[in-house]
Amino acid sequence: MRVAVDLVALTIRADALQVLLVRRGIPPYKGRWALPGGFVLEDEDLDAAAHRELLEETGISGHLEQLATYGAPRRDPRGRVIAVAYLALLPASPTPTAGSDAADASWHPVTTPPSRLAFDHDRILADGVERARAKLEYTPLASAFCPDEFTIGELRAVYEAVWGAPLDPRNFHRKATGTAGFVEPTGASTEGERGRPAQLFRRGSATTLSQPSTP
Amino acid sequence: MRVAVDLVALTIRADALQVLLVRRGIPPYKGRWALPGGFVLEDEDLDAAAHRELLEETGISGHLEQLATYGAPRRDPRGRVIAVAYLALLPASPTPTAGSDAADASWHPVTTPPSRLAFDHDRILADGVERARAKLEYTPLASAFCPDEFTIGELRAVYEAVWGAPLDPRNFHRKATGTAGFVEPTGASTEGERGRPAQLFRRGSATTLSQPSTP
DNA sequence: GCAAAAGTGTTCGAAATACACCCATGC
DNA sequence: GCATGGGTGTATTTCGAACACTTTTGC
Repeated sequence: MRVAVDLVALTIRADALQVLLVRRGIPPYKGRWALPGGFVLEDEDLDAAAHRELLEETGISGHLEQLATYGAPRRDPRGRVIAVAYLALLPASPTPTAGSDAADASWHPVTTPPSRLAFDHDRILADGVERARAKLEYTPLASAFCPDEFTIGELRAVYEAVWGAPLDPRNFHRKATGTAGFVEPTGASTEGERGRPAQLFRRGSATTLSQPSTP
Repeated sequence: MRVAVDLVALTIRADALQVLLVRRGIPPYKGRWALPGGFVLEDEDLDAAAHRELLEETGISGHLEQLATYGAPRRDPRGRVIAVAYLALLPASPTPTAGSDAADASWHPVTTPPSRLAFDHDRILADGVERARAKLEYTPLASAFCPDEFTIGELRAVYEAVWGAPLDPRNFHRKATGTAGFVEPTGASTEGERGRPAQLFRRGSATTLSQPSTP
């Protein structure tokens, strides 16, 4: 059996959650869009393979975590391939797919992908989006979509893009700044923007936002 | 590369969260305890392989979900083996490991395993326990540890065993019965137990216990 | 001045907690 | 009767939603 790593690389562009897709230049599924990925090298760790793919496709790094593994016997017509999917959350508009070795790679809103994806990638993408949505609820991971320094407004825009619903700016500000370890003030502020200048923050040290409670 | 399925099978025994371990009869790690598992058959789905292993080891079925995949290059001295770990939650004291094909299989409290486990199974076990603890918070999965019909007291005992903290019986009862889709009354009651007879419930249809909220 | 975005304070209602209290059984 | 666990009622506190209001910029 062969083992591959597939990437669900998400970012926020144009106020929408978007995924990085590559157009396949060779069969099977030639011409169809697919998640970026590749085979794991002999003697290469799974996480390392995912990092390598991410770097090859985007030229940048970001939050990366294992999503799930897909191994239906006939998911790849070439033979038995087990795909270990990874979820990557990247800052808004990194290099727009520079340094890619794929024939054609570009970002697409997750709600309107270009028709059916190759293999079982529709399913993997759906699982990745669901995981991302869920994780914003109980982790400070939204900041993974932001640059190193960001405003509370930018952070709020991430939630609004991922969940598709507007949030109250006042309450959001209080929660974000009031949750220990979520964000840390840098002391600096924005300049030249429209409206009142905003304080800049960087990612905090917390890994979770709430603690156990009985259901 | 070879692909294996490993099982973190958990249950509640003696008011403690316990895991099913097998003692290895052959090298590597001969004599050490390990998670039950085995290689995925050619033309066998991953989920099917996990179900098969669970049935072989315990003779029963229960909640089964994929946990994570472990693929460090040298995690198995025999060669490159990718392990897809599954988490199984089983009703209290099923058959105490009857029908097992392993030389020696038994339940052990997750907090006091018999020394180091084989391979990277300590890590896999820790991840499985963490996942189980987290899932009790936001899913009705606690009932997976109970028999088909159970009392609210039994259900509460699951939470207390998994979290290691006592819960208020009055408030727990209200929450469990008041959460839509968590449990459904059967109409029957216990008999011959100590104290007032308790109503019996079965698993409800809900898959999650709460809905999104801003952090 | 006006629009726009940042940030603060206050109110209201729902939900979680704590705990007093009654119920039904075994012994 | 008494201990034990099941189940209900209620006060208090905490937390989130809603929203009025002030601040500071660009134009």
